[in-house]
Amino acid sequence: MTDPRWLDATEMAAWRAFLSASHLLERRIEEQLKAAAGLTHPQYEILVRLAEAPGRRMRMTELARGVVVSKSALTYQITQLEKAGLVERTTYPGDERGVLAVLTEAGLSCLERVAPGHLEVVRAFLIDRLSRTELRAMTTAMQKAEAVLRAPADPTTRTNPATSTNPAKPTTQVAPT
Amino acid sequence: MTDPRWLDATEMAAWRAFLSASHLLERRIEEQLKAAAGLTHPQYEILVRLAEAPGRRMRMTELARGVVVSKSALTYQITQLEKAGLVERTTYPGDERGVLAVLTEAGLSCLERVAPGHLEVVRAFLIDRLSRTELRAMTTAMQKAEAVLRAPADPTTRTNPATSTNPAKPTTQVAPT
DNA sequence: GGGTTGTCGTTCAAATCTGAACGACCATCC
DNA sequence: GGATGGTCGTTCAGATTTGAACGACAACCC
Repeated sequence: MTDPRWLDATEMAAWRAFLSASHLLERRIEEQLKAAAGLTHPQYEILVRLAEAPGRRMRMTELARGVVVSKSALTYQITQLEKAGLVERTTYPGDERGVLAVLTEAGLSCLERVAPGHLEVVRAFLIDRLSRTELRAMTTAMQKAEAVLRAPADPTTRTNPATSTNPAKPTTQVAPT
Repeated sequence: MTDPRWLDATEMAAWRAFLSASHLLERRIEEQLKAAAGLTHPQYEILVRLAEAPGRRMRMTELARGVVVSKSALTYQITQLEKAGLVERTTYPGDERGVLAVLTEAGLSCLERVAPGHLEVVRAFLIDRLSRTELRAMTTAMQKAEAVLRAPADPTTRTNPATSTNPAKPTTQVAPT
């Protein structure tokens, strides 16, 4: 195992800031949604995806992939949302195994009621803080990452070798985060 | 409550990509750390912070703030790490309430052993995917967000009004995520 | 000094997440 | 037609997280 290319100052700053910001933002969002509507963030994301889907319905597995959550977590959350009357389960016509999660009218109006407050958080702490240039840069950056992360394991897709030289491991820096 | 400024196409793309990428990356990291060392990501972050701290020790509350986790979660994780022999608890000299988490030798060498593999994931799925320009843009973007998110609630710090006009709510778009 | 208020870390109950195991169903191939 | 392997969603046990409540100590004010 060769000595890894440690992160240089810029890379380290990027990674650290990304990590902290995403965690902090997640907390804020969770807090706001809980206070405003008793929803968790995953639950909110489920409602959003369903609202956008044709027929306001989606297969469980597809929905789980979209929201980036395990199948079992989705089963759990759909059950919760069903109890709350925001979502219903239907069998998928043509495949007895399939289950469709369907957004109810109550679910849709709940989403419409909650969205503005959620949006405000997203704007206040992220979107509105960035210039148009920064916004675009972040978009392409995140989209690139998402693409690789969603891509099925492919041996030809390897680490970008175009990145510069290997900085020496700083003595004070033991590990990256 | 006035009609909110909905996200335009660029903003929406930014937010969606950020959300998906951060969730997906989190999953990958968790998976890699678990496989390589039986560590969770929060645990790894704790080790990193401790390794960097003077005396390789930190107050519980400060550590919790650093890794962005609740105090109770930190108590739990430090207990786990203590069981694994990677961390020890010490009382803080001069304040009987205080507790110091101290990285043990075993903890340090564990970190040194695990870091390269972790780094590889961070590089492969994020850092190495970005150009130098994108990297810098993301850094300032994330740092701005982090700054606001860490700032104590301050009524004068409000949403940036410099952002353009209010795009009409798209009919197909019900809510942001 | 003594009271008041605040901070520190822990404990607790409840909610949620994950991966593995499972039963049911589908698709394909002979 | 039936075996075989794959996909679907659920169930389950276990781990982890959170906020609220708590006891202990610190800091301050009169």
